[in-house]
Amino acid sequence: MSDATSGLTPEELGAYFALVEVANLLQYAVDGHLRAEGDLSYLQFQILATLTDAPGGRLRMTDLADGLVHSRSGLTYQAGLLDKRGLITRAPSPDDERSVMVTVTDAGRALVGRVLPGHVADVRRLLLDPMTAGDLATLNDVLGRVRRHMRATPPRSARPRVKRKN
Amino acid sequence: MSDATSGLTPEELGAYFALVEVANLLQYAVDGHLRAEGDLSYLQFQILATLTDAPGGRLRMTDLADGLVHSRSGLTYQAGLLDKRGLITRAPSPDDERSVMVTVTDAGRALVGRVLPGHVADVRRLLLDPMTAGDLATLNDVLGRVRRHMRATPPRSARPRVKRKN
DNA sequence: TATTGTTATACTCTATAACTATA
DNA sequence: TATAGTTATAGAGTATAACAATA
Repeated sequence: MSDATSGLTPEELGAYFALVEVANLLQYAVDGHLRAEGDLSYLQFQILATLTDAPGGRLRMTDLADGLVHSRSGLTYQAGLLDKRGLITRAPSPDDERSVMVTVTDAGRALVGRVLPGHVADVRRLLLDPMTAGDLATLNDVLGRVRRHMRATPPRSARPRVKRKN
Repeated sequence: MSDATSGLTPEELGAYFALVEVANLLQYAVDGHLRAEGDLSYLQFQILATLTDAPGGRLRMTDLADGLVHSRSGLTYQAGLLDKRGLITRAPSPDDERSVMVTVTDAGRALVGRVLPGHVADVRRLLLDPMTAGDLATLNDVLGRVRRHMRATPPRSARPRVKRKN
């Protein structure tokens, strides 16, 4: 792909491809483990883990969607699956009757606790083991900066909800 | 997600999450651009670009699949779409009649050439701009090492083709 | 028997738009 | 009128297993 992507130096190209491939391999491996251990997709694990860390284990649908998913209906779909399995509950918010509060159940917390050790082991084995402490610090710094930059540079996520035609 | 992922230090956690989020944001943005400019998914772009750089613009299906896709039928499906659009051709290999040689057509090369400037611009703007030359060198080194490690550490991709039941 | 690739099928996931209800 | 969420629907993509053809 080097010729096809001229316009980037070999070093830029290498960093770009390595980043994409490493992230893909990591997610593929980790996803496989989560499905095998807990019948969870990576997204479902992220949802449960996010709730687990939220105060009271509860978040509004909108706040939960943030960063995890690109469409509202996508989250509704996933929440429906988790709800059906008794891993979360949904109830209208007392504050704002339009909102829905999502809460992890004990079963949900238990499942996260069950798959977590293997998940962490995967991340350590695949991603962290071949790094030195210095590598880790640099990666943390650079990728943290890039992440802030990307969040601030609305790619397409900032796309507002499409208006009705009438 | 910090509590839920204890077992990793904050720095390890930060690097892991930053990596996944950066790669996801980048792919989401880039995929959107490729679809808008050339009606191509990221995977389809990767297939065309890989072929474009191959000697003679040709590769066997099996060699093309390597790294891009996780199942054979997945590549057949994508190749079918690209073939239908006249971006590639498929023909049995003269050497080994079992193999299929995939070749980019002129139209395929033209399309890659058309979407490439925008693609490169996206990568530069989102990923590379906030990096110093030193950052780039380090990232290249570390991620390159991690990639080799991951490729050598069969996660689940090494899963051989399942044997028939009889 | 092993390898290459395709196909049939079933399933998961995603996104758009229309819709309801509340603010 | 704007916001929160659901639903209907349709489409894209994926994976497994069975299959045919060649080595």
